[in-house]
Amino acid sequence: MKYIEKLRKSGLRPTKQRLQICEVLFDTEKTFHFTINDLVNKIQKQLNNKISLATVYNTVHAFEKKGYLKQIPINSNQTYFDTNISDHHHFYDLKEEKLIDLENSDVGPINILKKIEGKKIKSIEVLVKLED
Amino acid sequence: MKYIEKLRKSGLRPTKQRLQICEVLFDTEKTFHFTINDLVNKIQKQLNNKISLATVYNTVHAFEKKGYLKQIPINSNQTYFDTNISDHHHFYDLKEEKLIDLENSDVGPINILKKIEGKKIKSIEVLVKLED
DNA sequence: AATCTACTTTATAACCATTCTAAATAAGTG
DNA sequence: CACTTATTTAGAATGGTTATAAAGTAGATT
Repeated sequence: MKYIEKLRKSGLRPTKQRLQICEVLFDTEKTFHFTINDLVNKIQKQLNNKISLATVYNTVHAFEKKGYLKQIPINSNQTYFDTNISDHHHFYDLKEEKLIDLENSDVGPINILKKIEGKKIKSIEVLVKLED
Repeated sequence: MKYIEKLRKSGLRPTKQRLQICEVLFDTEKTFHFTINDLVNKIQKQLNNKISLATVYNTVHAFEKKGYLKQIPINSNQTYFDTNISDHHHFYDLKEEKLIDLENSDVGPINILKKIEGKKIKSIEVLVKLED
């Protein structure tokens, strides 16, 4: 399994649950956005197999900390994650409540002119809200 | 009271509670960011007066819907609001967990090249995360 | 000014995503 | 295999937010 090494390198034991979650998250042609609830459903449907909710939370947070997932800053009652960890942005369709990727190349270069003493920029995230 | 007209125009009855919340939110030299909890505390301290939590939620949402407040898209367990309703952006200091305004003029013009059929852009919000 | 109606406030309960807990299980190591 | 430490798990706890339904208030009408 290709994920065993990946996990070991990050200091995460390659458990059955983590490997299964890797499959669901990363064995896809396209990247995607999801909530924890989405993921739990996807696991059940795709693997016909239940992983404890707490484990899904733990794993997603562990993966995020290791940089395998990104959290998407958006106001919602649920937290959205993205398997696309490249430097990119999002459209948010307010009506459909759906996120759409916006590649870096689709947004001109962003130049932050203001500086904050003693702080450096970790990330720049653009959210473009869409209406009809 | 200057807020009576403002509220009436929006179709909101100028109740005692709403007027008091207006004072706390808008009778300030500078705009500011707050959570509902922040606002409840501010009301108690500033007006020495308790407004029911449900009313604070209702009022903030009503004001947001009318465009007197903006919600700040950020991943947090609490929702952040902004009394600065001008077109602007935010720094988020990850260590201090504090928001800092980033005026539109401090961010170069943002040009979204990708178009989504049948949708138009309602807003563009930039979140710049800061680390030490 | 009394009356009426729709809106608003309120305390409290309900909701629900997320986190915590502590016991059982599994992984890695010698 | 034995041992240590990490992980999984079900269920409880937490906490921000929303729903409920009863009491109160604003504004219009008479």
